[in-house]
Amino acid sequence: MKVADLTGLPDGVPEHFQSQGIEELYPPQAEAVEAGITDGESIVASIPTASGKTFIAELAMLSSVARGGKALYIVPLRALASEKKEEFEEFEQYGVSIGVSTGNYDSDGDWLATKDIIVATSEKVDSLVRNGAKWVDDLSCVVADEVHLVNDAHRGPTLEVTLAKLRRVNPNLQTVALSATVGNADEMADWLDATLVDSSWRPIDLRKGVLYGQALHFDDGTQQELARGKQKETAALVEDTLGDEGSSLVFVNSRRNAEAAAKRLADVTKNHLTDEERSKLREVADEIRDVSDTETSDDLANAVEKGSAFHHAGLASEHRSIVEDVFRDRLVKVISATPTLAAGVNTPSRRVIVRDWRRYDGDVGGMQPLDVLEIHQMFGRAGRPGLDPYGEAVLIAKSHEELQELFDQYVWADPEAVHSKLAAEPALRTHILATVASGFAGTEDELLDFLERTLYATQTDETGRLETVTQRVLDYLERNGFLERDDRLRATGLGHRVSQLYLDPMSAAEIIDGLRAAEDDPTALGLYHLVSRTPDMYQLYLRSGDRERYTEIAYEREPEFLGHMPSEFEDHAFEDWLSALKTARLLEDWASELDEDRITERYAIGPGDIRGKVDTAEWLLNAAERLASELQRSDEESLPSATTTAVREARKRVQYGVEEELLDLAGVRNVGRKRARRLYAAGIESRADLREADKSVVLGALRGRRKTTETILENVGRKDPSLDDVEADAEAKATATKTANEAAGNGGQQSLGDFE
DNA sequence: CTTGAATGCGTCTAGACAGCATGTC
DNA sequence: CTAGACGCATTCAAG
Repeated sequence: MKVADLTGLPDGVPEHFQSQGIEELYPPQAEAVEAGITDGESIVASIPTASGKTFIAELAMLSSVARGGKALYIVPLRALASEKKEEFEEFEQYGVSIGVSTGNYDSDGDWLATKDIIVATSEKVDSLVRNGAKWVDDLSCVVADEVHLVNDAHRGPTLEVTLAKLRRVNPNLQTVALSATVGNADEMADWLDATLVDSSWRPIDLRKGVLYGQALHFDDGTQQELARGKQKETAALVEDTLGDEGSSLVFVNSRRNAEAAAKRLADVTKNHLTDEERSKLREVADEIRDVSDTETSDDLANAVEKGSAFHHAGLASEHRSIVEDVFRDRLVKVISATPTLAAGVNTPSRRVIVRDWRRYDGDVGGMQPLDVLEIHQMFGRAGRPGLDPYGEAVLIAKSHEELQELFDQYVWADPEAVHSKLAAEPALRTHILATVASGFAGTEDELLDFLERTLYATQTDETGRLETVTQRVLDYLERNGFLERDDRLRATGLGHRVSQLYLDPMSAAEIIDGLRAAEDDPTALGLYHLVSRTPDMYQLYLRSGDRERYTEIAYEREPEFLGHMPSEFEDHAFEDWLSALKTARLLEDWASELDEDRITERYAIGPGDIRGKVDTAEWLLNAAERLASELQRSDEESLPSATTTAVREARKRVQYGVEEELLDLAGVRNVGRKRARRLYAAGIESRADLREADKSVVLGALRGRRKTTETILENVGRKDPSLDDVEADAEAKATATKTANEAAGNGGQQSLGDFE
């Protein structure tokens, strides 16, 4: 089938595809068209990565828009939302407008209502539905990307319930589900009343193989000899690819392994760089060092300089995108990565090397083999369409038996079936409350009727399981005052609040208990601990020595904690409580202006983890603040207003990462924790001071940076921000430098002594 | 005495969505 | 109850 034969698309779009060199549809795309994708028919496409899924989605969405409709594209990750948005913006020239909505990149509801195609994460869509976004009713087409994630215990149920809700609101909704190849795509098609397009066709060849010793065995029966002397397997494979001007992606099972591998592989790649590449890489390395002043950042820069990089979730998001970009530009020749990269933005590579195919799993207490699906996702990164003649995916075997085992287990094996995880209590807790609160169900029968529309219901034979868990969850929600239950189901004011705030009801209950237990002014640490022990904050790992360390802090600061502290003998509860204390201490350090590199060192985490923790804390403290005012509205024994004030202040302190006295200054645009501290040290203690102060002092405090100083003065609303004829005040400058140096060692008085 | 390979032992373990109101160094 | 790579320290042999 030719692109020119496509009908029903906006004017100019078929020609646009042709100008991109797309003449002929790929077989699975043609199959989708035959199944009526451009006529509003629902499709489940279960096809390999990089075999033209996006094009199928575009056909559905654009034809739907051409008929006057509105389309929604659901992604699993925020990073993918911006990637897709950029891809779809190509069509703006044909009058199709694009909007994005994720937690951190938001456009308000009314603005989204005017867009033809909206890209959003599944949680954001769920939240928009809960909050009654009106444009949801106007949707004519929804595309769910990576729909096999319904298998994920934590986030799968959200996708499942969201699709069920969207289809309930609009029974004629065209549903397009894009999935990796899975064992039971037919069940998903069944669930969504869609036609199944199931294909293993790929636009470029993928050769799969296993390396054992010197021999690389491929699935087509061929073998390649790999000269490798004393070189490790991975290094030899990377070197071999480089000989063919190709790049490699190495998947390993831990962050530490990723960093160690990148360091070792740098010794291989450094010999394959041109002078031009070397100098460009030096610039990139400087850029990396600028992102953050931490060891991770340094290690990454050192590797990148030599043409190697690592990639994992402990990196700052800027680090991640730099690494991805520079790999796509072929400057960096190899990335050693944890599985983040397999699920994330598009980073294709000539050769994919899966070094570790087992991963530690605390629940079983040992190494567990990865799912076939997961390994295939990694394999799918091999081969760049249009650039590589073929892609290669290689596993590494350490014994002859393993060689055969890996072929059977991963090369020849079909991926597993995906199974809905909706019947788990934590998932139902949040979705049942939301379903009732946003009016999808007014009685228990209606609730069960709604749950019948989910994948779970179509998959299970076990009758009654859903009913039983539903009853337990309803009891829980009623007991905690989120629902009222007689012959009907009704969300209370508090219940509505919790649903809108997108909180796990259990988190909300914990926060409410804590706030009620707070007698007078709660401290920041007390509040940080409160939000850190909710299920919405994921726990830091307690390392050796941590148990004793934090037990000691727990007793020292016992009066600050809100609510009951479990006894040391309730082993599990106490460990969790301590782990939350560790998180709380991290937040306290951050809000006490301790330097980033000290924090990463002290808690053995990456710069990206700090950001993650701080963001979550900010979100939960905001929720706590709203819950406090909701309680004040509805409660008999209303909370003291000092509590709300304390929560707000604790939130602002983590938000800016500063002590209380800097809150005013840190709110000024372009003034962060460091600059605020320097200004304060120079005697400028508030925005008012900043508007009045001697310009030379301000300039000195900002260490003589004229452009920055002007911008800041402008942002604070100073009438005449110009710095002409102003020289930096020497004393202020000296103080600023001194403050900077001290800050490196001191993160607020109360933090000292506990560790050193 | 130096260097470096071999061996032993303790340590630690992937990922990442959401609210709200505006913007780091 | 279950594993295994890394990194540091110690040991041992060659030069």
